[in-house]
Amino acid sequence: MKKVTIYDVAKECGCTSTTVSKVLNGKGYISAEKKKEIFDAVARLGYIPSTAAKNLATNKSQLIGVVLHDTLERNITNELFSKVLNSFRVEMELNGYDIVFLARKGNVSYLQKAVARGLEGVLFLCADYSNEGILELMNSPVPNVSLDFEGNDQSVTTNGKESIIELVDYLASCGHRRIVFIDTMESEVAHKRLEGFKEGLQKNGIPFDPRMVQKGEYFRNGVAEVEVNRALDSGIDPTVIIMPDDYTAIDAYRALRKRGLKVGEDISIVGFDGIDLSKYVHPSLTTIGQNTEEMGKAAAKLLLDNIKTGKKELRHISINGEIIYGSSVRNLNK
Amino acid sequence: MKKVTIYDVAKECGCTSTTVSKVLNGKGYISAEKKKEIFDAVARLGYIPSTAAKNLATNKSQLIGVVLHDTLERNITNELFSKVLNSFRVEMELNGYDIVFLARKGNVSYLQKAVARGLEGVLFLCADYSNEGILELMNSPVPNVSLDFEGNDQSVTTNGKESIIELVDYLASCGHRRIVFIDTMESEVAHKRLEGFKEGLQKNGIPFDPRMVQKGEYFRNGVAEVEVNRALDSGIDPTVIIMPDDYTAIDAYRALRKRGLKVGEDISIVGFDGIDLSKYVHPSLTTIGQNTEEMGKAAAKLLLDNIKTGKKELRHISINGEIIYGSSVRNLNK
DNA sequence: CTGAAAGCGCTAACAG
DNA sequence: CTGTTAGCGCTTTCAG
Repeated sequence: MKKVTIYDVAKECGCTSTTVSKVLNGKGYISAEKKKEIFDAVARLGYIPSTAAKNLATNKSQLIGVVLHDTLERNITNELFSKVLNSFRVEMELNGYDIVFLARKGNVSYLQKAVARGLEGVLFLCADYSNEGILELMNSPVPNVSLDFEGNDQSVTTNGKESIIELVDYLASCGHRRIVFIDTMESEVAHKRLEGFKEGLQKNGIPFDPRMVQKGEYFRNGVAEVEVNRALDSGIDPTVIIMPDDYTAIDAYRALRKRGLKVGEDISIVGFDGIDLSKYVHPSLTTIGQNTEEMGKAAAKLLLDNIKTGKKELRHISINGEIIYGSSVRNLNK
Repeated sequence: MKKVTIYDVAKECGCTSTTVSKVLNGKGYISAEKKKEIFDAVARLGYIPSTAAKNLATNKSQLIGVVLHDTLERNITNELFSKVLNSFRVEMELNGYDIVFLARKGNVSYLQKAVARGLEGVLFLCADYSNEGILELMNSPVPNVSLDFEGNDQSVTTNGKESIIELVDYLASCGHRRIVFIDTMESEVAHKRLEGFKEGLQKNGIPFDPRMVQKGEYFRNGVAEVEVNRALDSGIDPTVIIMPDDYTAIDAYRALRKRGLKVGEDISIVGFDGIDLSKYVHPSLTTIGQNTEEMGKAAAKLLLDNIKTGKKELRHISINGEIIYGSSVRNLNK
């Protein structure tokens, strides 16, 4: 079957491609009859406009790129990111954009790829911001938004500070005073969380003990055990450990079990993210749920706005997290 | 900064766009000096070829579409699919293709979207094959591959039958004879698994009792409890239940705990998929791991092959699953 | 309200 | 080894 073009439609209707184009794009004034005639012909002929041609003519691709380039290589296999991406995608599609992954290929930089494809915007879903290629694209004129990274002018993040303050409030209300906080790599996000931790302690009259903050990492096979053991063996005798994410938290259960400790009884554990399984494990995990739905939507809106206005104002959107109360935190008052 | 085109490069080198095009695409014979001159100019000018123009001229988009349209709306948030997609993506990118999600938009059909974008191939990662739009695209001339659905001429699936036979062998070796198999919706995949179950029983001299096969669903909030309770309350007194996926299996732990039963002791549970967390829950889940890495790669290769040859032979690729031995199955012989 | 004409940036015969 | 000449299919002034 030969491809039907705008000319075929035009011929069928005894007019030119100009008219067809106008009708299809709702531009200019065309008589009602002509419009109907054209729409009919389009349907009859099964005409489908070629985006490639349209792109070339308008210099718009209707394409948004997503960068996946985290050091851990977990990217969309991390439930958090896949959920945000999903919500972002839906919102973008509602606005007529398609989502394409920005490939990381040998000698071609991200920026080059983006320009080549004519991407109208880019989402850094998970990126290593120490990477030159990432930074180049971020600082280029291509509109872009970052998730969970405030180093970018445009970003969407969970309100980590407030969330942790709330969490400490809760822990304090349960009688916890020896709280270990696992602090991850240098990043604004981690920093904010730590700030929240300190502020939360102060707010609740708990003196800050630097030994209670221990360096750690996001989930990777084996880290949880190291983190947990160090916390328990450092002589600070914590009653609760705040892990940096749910996977690590759930893996911590295992490490604790190995030591003969019962989570939620002998020791309390808190996670971060709110992945599905946090509800199903035993004991169910107390964690800070990130509002992935809102985050994705907000990122999309922010990006759409940038694309439309062409401006790149400084805009950090902060979405509230929500404590999900499981049974991994013991109430010491009872 | 104005966009630099192939003509700018040509002018810079005192030749025509043809020559530049040939050099950049490695076609025809061009003198070494000219080549060098052109490459230098490209670098100096920062020339980036426009894919839109290229697409229009060659009628190739270098784009592969991915369809996400499952009834449960879990799509990439399901670890299984995100892993397969990731592997598929990497393989495709290695071959110069980019991955774009096929949007589901109001009045435009999937096929139309695919044609409009000039997609060279499509992967049905998770799709509802009772949907007309899905079937239309599947049966169109657009090369396409399905994951876990043998109704398509081109598919990649885990060898469910063999895997389940192996599993039954294992369960039998552990002394289990009253095995409940949760059977999911009508589908070739489910059917094959069931076949494997029956064959496995026979192989191990366990008479088949139809009551042992119970209809169920893939993961959705609440189904696990229903399935588990029904299995335990139907008077067949199973020693092990084979759940259709890991999420459901892990959620089953909860339902069993509610009834005061200990998984791996009072009752055994098996999952399917091999998600990360299956190792970290307690007891660690015995499950059939799907080789997501291989599946994604195989799907990509199959599709690439179809694109190249233009043929659509019947090809069902079956990837072996692997039993992951956890502690959720009790050895009754001990 | 409709059309003519030019152009988006690249590729691909076919010559030479 | 390099250039000429047409397009690919759509949009967009500018006329009429």
